[in-house]
Amino acid sequence: MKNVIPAVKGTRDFYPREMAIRTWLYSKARQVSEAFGYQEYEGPMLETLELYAAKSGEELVKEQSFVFPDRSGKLITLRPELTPTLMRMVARRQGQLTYPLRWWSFGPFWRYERPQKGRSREFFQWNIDLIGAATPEADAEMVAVMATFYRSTGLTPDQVSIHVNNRRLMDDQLAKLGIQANQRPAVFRLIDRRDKLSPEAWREYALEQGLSPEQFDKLLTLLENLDLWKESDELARFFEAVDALGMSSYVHFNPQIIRGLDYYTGTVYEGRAQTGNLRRAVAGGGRYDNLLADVGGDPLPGTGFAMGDVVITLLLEETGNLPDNLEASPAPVMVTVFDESLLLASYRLASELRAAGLNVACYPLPDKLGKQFKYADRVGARLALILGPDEETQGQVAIKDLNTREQIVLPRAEAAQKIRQMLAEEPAS
RNA sequence: GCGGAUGUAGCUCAAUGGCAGAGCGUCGCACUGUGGAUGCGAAUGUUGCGGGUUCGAGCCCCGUCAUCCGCCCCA
Repeated sequence: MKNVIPAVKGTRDFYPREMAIRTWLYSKARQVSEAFGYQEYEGPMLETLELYAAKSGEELVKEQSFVFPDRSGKLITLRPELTPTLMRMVARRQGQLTYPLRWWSFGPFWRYERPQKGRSREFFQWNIDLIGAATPEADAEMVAVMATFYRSTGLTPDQVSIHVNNRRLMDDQLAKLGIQANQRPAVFRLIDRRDKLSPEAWREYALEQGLSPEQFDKLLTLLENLDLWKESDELARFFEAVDALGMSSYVHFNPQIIRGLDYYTGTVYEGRAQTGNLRRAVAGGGRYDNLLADVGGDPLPGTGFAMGDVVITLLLEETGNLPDNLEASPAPVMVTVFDESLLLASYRLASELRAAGLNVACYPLPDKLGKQFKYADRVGARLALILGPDEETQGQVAIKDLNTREQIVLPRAEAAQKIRQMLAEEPAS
C-alpha cells in the first residue's frame, strides 16, 4: 500500500458491513429501551475535566481519558462515560422533569487505553438509566432490561449471565470483620481483583492492604457464600422482582462483583460472557444514589448500566447471533446503461421509477453490459433493467431477474408495478 | 505504562544471505444486447520506515513506526 495517511490509534473505520452491525445494535438498544418505556437523549461529547474528577474513579480520569486544553487553556475531556453527563443534565433541569426518569442513549466514548481484542480507544455505548427511584425493584428493572437485550439478540443464559452484588451489603460484612471504614475502599479493590491474581498473590496483596490473616480467612469464606444475599433485604426484594419480571435465568448473585467506578452505592450488576474465548464483562452498571448531589443537584437516586459495542459484537459474532443479511442492497433495482447515447435515457427511467417509490440505482457510465450485470449482482441488486435501442423506440423496458436469469419485456408504463410485484413475490434470499 | 509476536502485490501468504513468487481478486480476450462457471493472457512491489554488517540483505544487527495478542484497567 502506498503512503495512506494512518488513522488515529485505536479508532475503527466503519465500512458498510461494520456500519450495518452498529446500526443494528443501535436499533436493538432502541427496541429494548422503548419496550420498557425509556426515552432517548444525548449529551455533548466534550465535557469539563471537573465533571469526572470527583467521582468516576482515579484511574478512569487520570490514566484513561483524553484530556486536552482548549484555546483558552481550560481542560476539556472527551467523555469516557455518560453517567456524569446525565447527572449534569438532570441537575440543570431538576425541578422541571417528571420522575422517575427513564432515559437511554447510544453514542461514542473515548478512553486512552492500549487497543486490543475487545477494546478500542473510540467505542460506542448503550446507556440506560432510571432516575428517582431508590427501590430494589428499580434495580431489578435495569437488570431485566439487560436480560431482555440478551434474549432479543439470541444470547442464552448459558452464554451470558448477569452477576449481581450489593455494595451496602459488602460494606456491612466488611465492618463485621472489623475492617475500618477508611480501609474498605481498598478492600473493595482487592475483591474486585481476585480473579486476576493467583490465590497466593491475592493473599499477599490482601495482607499488604492491612488485613490480618484471620480477617483474610473470613473474607475468603464471605466470598464463597452464595447465600450471602439473604442477609440483604435489598437483594432479597431485588431477586423477587427479577423473578416477577421473568428474567431469573439470566441473573445470579456473586459476592465478588464490586465494579470499578467509585460512585456506586448499592446494588451493582455486570453482564458477563460465559462462553467461548472472551469471558469478560459485556455490560456493567449499578446504583448511584449520591452522584446527582456530587455534580451540584439536590440528592436523587439513580440506577443504570452501559454496554459497549465492541465486546458485545464479538460475543454475538462468536455465538452466531449476528444477522447475516445486514449488507443487503440498499437498492434492489439497477438500471443498466446501454451506450453513451442512451445514458440519460437510463437516468430518466431510474428517476421515473424512484418517483414511483422504488429504490433504484443507475449505472453511471456506458460499460459493457456484462460488466454492469456483474456489478449489479455484486452489490446485491435483485433486478436489472435494460433500456436498449429496441426498448427505447418501442416505449418498453426489459427486466431481468438476477436470480433466475429470466428476462421479460414490457411497456414502460407498467414497469414500476411489475417490479413491485416481482420484489414482493420473491423475498431476498 | 509493561511484556510478546508480526510487518513482502488490493487480500491471504511463500521465498538456505544469491534473479521477489503463488493463490485469490482486478483487468483484457474467448463473448460488440446480458453477470456468477470455464479456459487463455496481462498488469501490479520504496519487501513499513531509517541506519548498520556483507561482494551481495525480504532474510542478520540497531533504531523507529504501525498492527495484533496478553498484562494493567474496563464497555
